[in-house]
Amino acid sequence: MTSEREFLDAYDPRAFPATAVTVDVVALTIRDGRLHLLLIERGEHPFAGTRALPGGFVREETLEEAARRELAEETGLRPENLGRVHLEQLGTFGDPGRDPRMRVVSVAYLAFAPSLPDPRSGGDATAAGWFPVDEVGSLAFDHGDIVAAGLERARSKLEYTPLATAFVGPEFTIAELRSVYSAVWGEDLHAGNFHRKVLSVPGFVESTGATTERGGERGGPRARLYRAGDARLLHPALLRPTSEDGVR
Amino acid sequence: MTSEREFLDAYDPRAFPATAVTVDVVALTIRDGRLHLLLIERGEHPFAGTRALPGGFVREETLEEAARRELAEETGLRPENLGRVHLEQLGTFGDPGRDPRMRVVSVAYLAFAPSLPDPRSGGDATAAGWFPVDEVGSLAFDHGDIVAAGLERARSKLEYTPLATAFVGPEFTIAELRSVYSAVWGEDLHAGNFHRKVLSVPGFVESTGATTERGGERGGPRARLYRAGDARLLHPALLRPTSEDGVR
DNA sequence: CAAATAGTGTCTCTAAGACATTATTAG
DNA sequence: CTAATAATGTCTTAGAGACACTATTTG
Repeated sequence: MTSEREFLDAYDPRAFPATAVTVDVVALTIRDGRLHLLLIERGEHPFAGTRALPGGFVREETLEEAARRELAEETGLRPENLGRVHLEQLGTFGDPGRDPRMRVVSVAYLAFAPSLPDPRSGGDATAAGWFPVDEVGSLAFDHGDIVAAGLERARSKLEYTPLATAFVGPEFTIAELRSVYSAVWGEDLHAGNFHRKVLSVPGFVESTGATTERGGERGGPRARLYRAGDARLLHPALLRPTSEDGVR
Repeated sequence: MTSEREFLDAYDPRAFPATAVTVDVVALTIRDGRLHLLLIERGEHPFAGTRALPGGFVREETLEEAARRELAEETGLRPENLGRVHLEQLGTFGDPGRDPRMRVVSVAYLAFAPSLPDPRSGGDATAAGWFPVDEVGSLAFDHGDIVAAGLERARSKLEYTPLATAFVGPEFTIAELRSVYSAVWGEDLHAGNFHRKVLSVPGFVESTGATTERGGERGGPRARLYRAGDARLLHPALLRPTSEDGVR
């Protein structure tokens, strides 16, 4: 029951059991055609020596600002240079006991980034790096669950939003875009049908008029270049190949 | 090097600023063919006399348990009788200043319920009630934003999940289901096409073999009764009538 | 030259939506 | 009887996917 007592207690921040609020970031990028995840190696207990998501305590800032700050710190980029990085709230994880020290409620964020340099230039002592998502072992805390939620959200987002463009540079070819879908979905897509489909969705991409300087490494014509269009939703959606028909 | 055990024993949970963590619940139901929202009237400052979402501080429990508990308290139902109520995490709202007293991070939950009795039987002093969503004025804190997020989530969820069945009883007619879609989407749907569509999606509904006892109040044949099927996703989805083609 | 790739054309099948039709009930 | 509604049928069109094909480039 939300009693008066509880509300009065709220005026004294020390009167109820301390709860910490953190943010954790599931940052995804694509390197060499494979989906990668940003991880750090913890230097302190608990889970010292185990890999974990980048994150930390929320300060006097919005939750999204905290996530952007943590991401900037670990990637070595300045926050203002994270402009092309897509960031969205993923979910909040707060089971009692998920952190052995105390009650910690963590707001998880999901980030889509174009290929970024290796971390560590930040000078921080934490060993951070990009790891292929299918080679990530067990993680600290409940970060494995958080990553699983992030991957599922990412796969779903590619279906009905143009966010695949957040993984590539400002100008890209249809084949690069297809490579993003293949990496995130883990499935090969039919080149011809994908091409026609992308161009048929209004506002998904718009032509720059230019083409690549060279053809593919193993032959093939030059490809036309596109940039992201102004659509925020894909109509009609670009659905995943039907793995099994409906989750039952 | 200290062991993890020693580290935890020496850990002081009070070593950093406390933040309050609450849950707020956007509980939706359908009454008389219109979408309704559960609200309370605040008895205390801040926002005394203003309507707000039911919610409160998180205790030694999971976040979802906290949401279920708050919902049970305000509806007067026992938590174990909330079995047919769908509950999912909606998002977390934590801007500094959203609560004038202190930093409060609120985890919002979204609930879909079949028509429930009027609250207040719970005996609590808070004046709670169901209000049509299109007659909800301004709310306390940032609860207006939370409600907007909940409504958009609900509209979207009806498209690709069978959660419309959470708004009706265990047995229902196709027309009742259509009424749910109409109420949530705010649009009339074509009866014939809707009927065929629902039956064509595998696992959405399954027939009970029975029919209603009587026809409609103003005539018409008896309708067949269905219960929810075992699908957790609708394939293919039941898309909203295209309001505008793509949000730009 | 051969191999690879960009981009387009064609065909089939599914599904959505507009609309009509029949059967069954209340009043 | 009439009005309303459940359930089904028909037709048109959009879109997904399989597949073929042409043009262009690399080595």
